[in-house]
Amino acid sequence: VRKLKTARQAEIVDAALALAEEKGLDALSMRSVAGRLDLTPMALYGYFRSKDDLLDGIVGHLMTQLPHPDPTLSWNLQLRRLAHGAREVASQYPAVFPLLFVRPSVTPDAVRAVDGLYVVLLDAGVPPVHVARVERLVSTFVIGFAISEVSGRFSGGPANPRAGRALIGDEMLPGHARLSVQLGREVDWDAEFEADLDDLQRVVESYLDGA
Amino acid sequence: VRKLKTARQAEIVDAALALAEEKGLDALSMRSVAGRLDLTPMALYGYFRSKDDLLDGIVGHLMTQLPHPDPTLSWNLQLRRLAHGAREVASQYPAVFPLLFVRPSVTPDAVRAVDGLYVVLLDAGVPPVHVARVERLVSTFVIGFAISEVSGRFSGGPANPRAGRALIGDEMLPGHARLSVQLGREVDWDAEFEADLDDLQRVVESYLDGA
DNA sequence: ACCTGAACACCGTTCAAGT
DNA sequence: ACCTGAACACCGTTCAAGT
Repeated sequence: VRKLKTARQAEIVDAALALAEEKGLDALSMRSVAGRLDLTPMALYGYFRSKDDLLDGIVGHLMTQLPHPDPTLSWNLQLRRLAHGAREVASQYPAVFPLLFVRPSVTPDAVRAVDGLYVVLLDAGVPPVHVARVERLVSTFVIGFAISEVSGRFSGGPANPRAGRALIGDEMLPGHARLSVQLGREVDWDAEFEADLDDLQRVVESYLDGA
Repeated sequence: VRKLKTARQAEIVDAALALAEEKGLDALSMRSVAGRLDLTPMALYGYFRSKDDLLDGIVGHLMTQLPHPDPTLSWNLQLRRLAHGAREVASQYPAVFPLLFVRPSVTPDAVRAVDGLYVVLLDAGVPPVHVARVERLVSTFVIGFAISEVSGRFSGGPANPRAGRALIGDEMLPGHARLSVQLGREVDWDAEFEADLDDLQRVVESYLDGA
């Protein structure tokens, strides 16, 4: 009987996820989710104790979508695969992905994802004292990058910001002025993410065979 | 007349900020903010076009609280001062700080903060082609760390997670098992942040005198 | 076991009006 | 110029009841 219950839970999470991506996170309400399943709002409370609980269910589902570890790959390929996976999940679910940073997520799925990174770093040869910190360093940056991308923190919202934006009153800000040539170019976000991963890789390498 | 208007705007932002930190972000409503100022909800709409607009005002105020650049310091001290400043703002306003990652923030205050980092990196000797990307790398990590800390992503919410938490069914997850000794220790978050800044500093240094 | 209905105490926002 | 009042179309959630 337990299985039917979790099956229905998954249906509800799917409906909520679809609704949030179609109409935005603000349009996600107990009432709208219930409506999409032809249910009364109160029916959902048999499966989730509150709306926050449902949001945690969504976050859990996102963790599930991350790639599984593949021990046949080298540690830096594994790390890159995980990072790319997170970024892909973000681009697939841009409306709800930012919840990853705001809801603690100590669900089994979240712990499992962290554990995967622990294993990669340990197998790479990172001394155990540093593993948990480096895991937080890497995951914080990767999730932060993915959220920044989908939430518009990087590109400045819907409208594409031109270099001329950086004015205070009449005069240009000094840093923006000195970078006017570079800031005028389009950013290749795939390439930027790759370069960032190179930097992260070097950080990890700096901890190898040091102890 | 313009000055009175912005003065009242600041009052409203202050009230909203105080209310959010006292009672939580969920308790922040146009009605509750208005009530705290002995106003009708509708009075706020003379100063902010919508609740989202008010939230942007809050984010702008947070940017304002960041330390100003001090050109007499070395580039890595400047970078560290900015990073510490961001983390302090987060600990001062834990309820609203996560908005920094979710609201695009192309306000003048936000651009000014980015510009400060541009100047630090340029003066450090980072080649102009890399400056914008490295700025995003650094700011993404620093803000991400600060949010993770205050939102409980690192510590697993209110309850302190013990090592024994990492169970799937009956068996321990492999990475957690191999790190059981280290995961049992308390984390010194100040020290962790410092170590992360050391890593970031090395990343920045790797771009110096390369071109 | 699973769902519905009515009710409570809230929301953001529009439109009109007051001084 | 600045604010209020009433109204509209929503919320999450509790409690009781239905089958």
